[in-house]
Amino acid sequence: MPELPEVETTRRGVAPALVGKRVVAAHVYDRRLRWPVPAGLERALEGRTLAGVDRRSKYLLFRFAGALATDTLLVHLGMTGSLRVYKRAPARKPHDHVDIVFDGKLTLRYRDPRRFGTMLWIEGDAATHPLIAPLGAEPFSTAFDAGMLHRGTRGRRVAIKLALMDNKLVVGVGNIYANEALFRAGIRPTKAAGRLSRERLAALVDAVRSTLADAIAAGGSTLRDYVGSGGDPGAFQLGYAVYGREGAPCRTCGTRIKAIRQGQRSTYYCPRCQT
DNA sequence: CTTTGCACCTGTTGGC
DNA sequence: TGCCAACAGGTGCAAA
Repeated sequence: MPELPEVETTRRGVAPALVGKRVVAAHVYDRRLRWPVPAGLERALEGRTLAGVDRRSKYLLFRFAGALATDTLLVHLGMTGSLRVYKRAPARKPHDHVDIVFDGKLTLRYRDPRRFGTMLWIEGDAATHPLIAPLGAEPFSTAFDAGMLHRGTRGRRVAIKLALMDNKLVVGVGNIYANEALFRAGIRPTKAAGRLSRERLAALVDAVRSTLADAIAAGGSTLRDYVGSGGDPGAFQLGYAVYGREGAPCRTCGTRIKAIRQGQRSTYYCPRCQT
């Protein structure tokens, strides 16, 4: 999936076109996502007006205000999901699984080749939903700071990269940006999280924020399957410092970038700059 | 409790 | 050129 910058870019692309619009119809062509798309989703959506689009971690929360309560369409893009808005939807292509048609035939289309994504309907308070409630700090919130990381990692021997990708601690840091942020902070991904000083964790907090912010500013990474919600391919101009650069010279010191595996995911780092 | 590894699924890539 | 194994943005869950 898109990582957090792509999700945020999608939110910003999709929301302005749809907020305030009423759902005319919803079509689910394939319910087999990570969890089945609920059978009653079409009927639940019909006639409802979109009040706003929020993001929590990599979940998009489409808010539908009602007379009694606000209900939420919860969407996660998984690894390969994408959302696009069409003024007039073209013919459906393979892997286009859901269409939500608003006033004026404006269509929100969900596509996801690998179907690792999620589309659920939550009645009432979404914050208490089992997928949302356990989530850790938002990287741009004040809750995410060195003290919190320090407390959350004491006595833990997990590698800092895996801790960074642990959603119960901090959300929204996927494989690419975990690699990039650790490079910016000069921290070796294999370092035991519980042994890092508060100062180094503070540097990591800054690095995570700046890495994500740069990517959001650039409109999200260029991903094979990602298409910006407006239809333009995401153009992440800021090249990766380490991700995918095994054997290539470090942009800072020229040392060859190393690749290892941690938790079945690829890790890249500079053996000289990252200690 | 923490940590590890698997599972879900399809498409692309790289090596032989 | 063709085939096939390995790998790819995520993350819940079971097992150790």
